[in-house]
Amino acid sequence: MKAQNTISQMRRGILEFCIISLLADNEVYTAELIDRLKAADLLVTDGTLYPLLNRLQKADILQYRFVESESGPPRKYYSLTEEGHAVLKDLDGAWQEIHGSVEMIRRGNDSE
Amino acid sequence: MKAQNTISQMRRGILEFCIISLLADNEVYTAELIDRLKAADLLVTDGTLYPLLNRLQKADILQYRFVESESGPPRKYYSLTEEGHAVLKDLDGAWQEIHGSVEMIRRGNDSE
DNA sequence: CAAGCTACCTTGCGTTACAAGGTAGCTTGC
DNA sequence: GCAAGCTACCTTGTAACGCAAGGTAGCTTG
Repeated sequence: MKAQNTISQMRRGILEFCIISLLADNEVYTAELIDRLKAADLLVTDGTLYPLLNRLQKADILQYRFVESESGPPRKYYSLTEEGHAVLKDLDGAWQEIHGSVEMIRRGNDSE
Repeated sequence: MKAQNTISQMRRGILEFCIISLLADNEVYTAELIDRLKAADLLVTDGTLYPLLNRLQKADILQYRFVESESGPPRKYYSLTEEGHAVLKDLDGAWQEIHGSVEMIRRGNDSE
């Protein structure tokens, strides 16, 4: 299907936003995040997420701490930094603007 | 501002969708399209749009015809092919799904 | 203590937006 | 009637990013 490529692009664009949103009020470890994003069809593979998290962490948007697991290797639990919360606020505003633009464009042409 | 990069990604993701939407019911020529997209903050430069339009045209989603202008060089007026209309329908559905996912994620963490 | 699972990470590749620079038709002023 | 300038379209080089595939290491289980 030819739309598939474009649809992937749309998903990709909001991936970071969704990750940051998911971490807004909870500490979440990576594999859990992967499951949730995959369930929402926003992520394809874990090889995408790990570099992304590292990037956001280096940008001082995320922080993590290692937590020992009861059954398996230790896990990185991520949460937002103070700056991360500020970024989330910006992203939230941007999302609403973009959403508005898209709806305007969609309506503008459906009406006829 | 650190959110800027992520915001650009979001815009980028929906750029193709918006272009296809804008052409849904109208023949539009390129420079006009550029103005409208720039006005909605969805496009930065025309060097982005031209290759994109060519790609969509090769994918048989768009078609164009040259129209002589009353004041200047001839213009390429774009419109959707039959397949383009089908793609638009898919994209529209995908957009609504994505919109739903994002809202769920946003709410899920604001609540409380 | 070996086999297998879970969790995290790296490398190579292809695609794409963006900035900068370029070509060519058409009009306007002299 | 031609030079200057505008409009419209296009190309090239660069950097960023997602994705597929492959890899490392801790921990449990038999």
